[in-house]
Amino acid sequence: MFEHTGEYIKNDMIIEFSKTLEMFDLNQSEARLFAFMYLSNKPLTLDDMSEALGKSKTSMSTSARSLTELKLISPVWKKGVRKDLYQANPQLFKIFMMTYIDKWVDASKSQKEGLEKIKRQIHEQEALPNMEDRLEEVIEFHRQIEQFFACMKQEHSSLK
Amino acid sequence: MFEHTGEYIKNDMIIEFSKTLEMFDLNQSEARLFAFMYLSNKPLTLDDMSEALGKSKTSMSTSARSLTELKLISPVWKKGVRKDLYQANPQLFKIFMMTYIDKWVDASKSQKEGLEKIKRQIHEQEALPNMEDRLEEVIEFHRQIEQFFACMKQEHSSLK
DNA sequence: AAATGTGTACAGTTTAAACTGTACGTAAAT
DNA sequence: ATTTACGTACAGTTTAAACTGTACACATTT
Repeated sequence: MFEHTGEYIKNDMIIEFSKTLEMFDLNQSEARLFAFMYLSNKPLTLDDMSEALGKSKTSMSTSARSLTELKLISPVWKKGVRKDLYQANPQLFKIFMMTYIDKWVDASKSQKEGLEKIKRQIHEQEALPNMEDRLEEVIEFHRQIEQFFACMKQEHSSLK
Repeated sequence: MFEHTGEYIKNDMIIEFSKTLEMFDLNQSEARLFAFMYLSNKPLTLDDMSEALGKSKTSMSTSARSLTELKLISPVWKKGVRKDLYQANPQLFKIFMMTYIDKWVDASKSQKEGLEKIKRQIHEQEALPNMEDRLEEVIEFHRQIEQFFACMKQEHSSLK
């Protein structure tokens, strides 16, 4: 009976925690899986995950792969166990923030470059002359984003 | 012919700029509409938007409403014009960053509270005792997020 | 008061993402 | 060498989001 209640409570925890994880651009499936794995705090098989979350094994396999690529979980080797085991990485804040900030800096930089290329086009072809100013403002916007997050990163890494 | 080329270039600009806007949690429709409006830099009717983006007027109406609620665009009144007019707000960086940071702080706070409530439940019912530690770590994670973004906000508002 | 123009609620459709079950390749166990 | 167990590619299905067209309410113009 306690066991029963416990299951419900754990499920609530997973749902609540995963909301935050979704803000770091995990999809719902990935977020719930990571939440479950982090709270379980031990190596888990695909079958464990599948049973606990009520999703297919294929789905777990897919999400586990994504989470591994994001370095949020890691494969674990255990002698005598045939099934693949995965465990959530610790240092929640460090890993999530780092990954997140990097994503912003990279994306913003790449989009800024795209816009600068367009700016040159406009200039050369003498098209849309009235739009050059506005475009420059948008590029400046990207510069500020980059700078802001780069600054965040520095601060973050000096903290921990 | 220049006009023709110009249209393509403007379209490229919209697509590139809107990628960045999507990172601020606008959906594609909202992002493209805002990009178009910002680059146009003048009051626009729903018909203008509809024609420029090749989407239905209903769709424009919906997106324009969302953008207004987000305070990213504003209704504009112009004597003698029956149609509703909207114009993109300036100060890109300030508005986007502020809104974005606030969203994080609020969401993180709310989710932290949810988790604290669950923690009390576990304690009272003496269920899942082995999970209390892990839950505490997750709550700590939320504290750090809150603190981090609150700090960012302060820094940001002191800048501009 | 009637007629026209405008924005949006709503139902239905299209489109894309998430998920599942089957089938198969690979590796371990017999 | 054969059998069994496991993970995942792939095709098909379910689910949810985005979009459209019609209809209507409200306001402005005749």
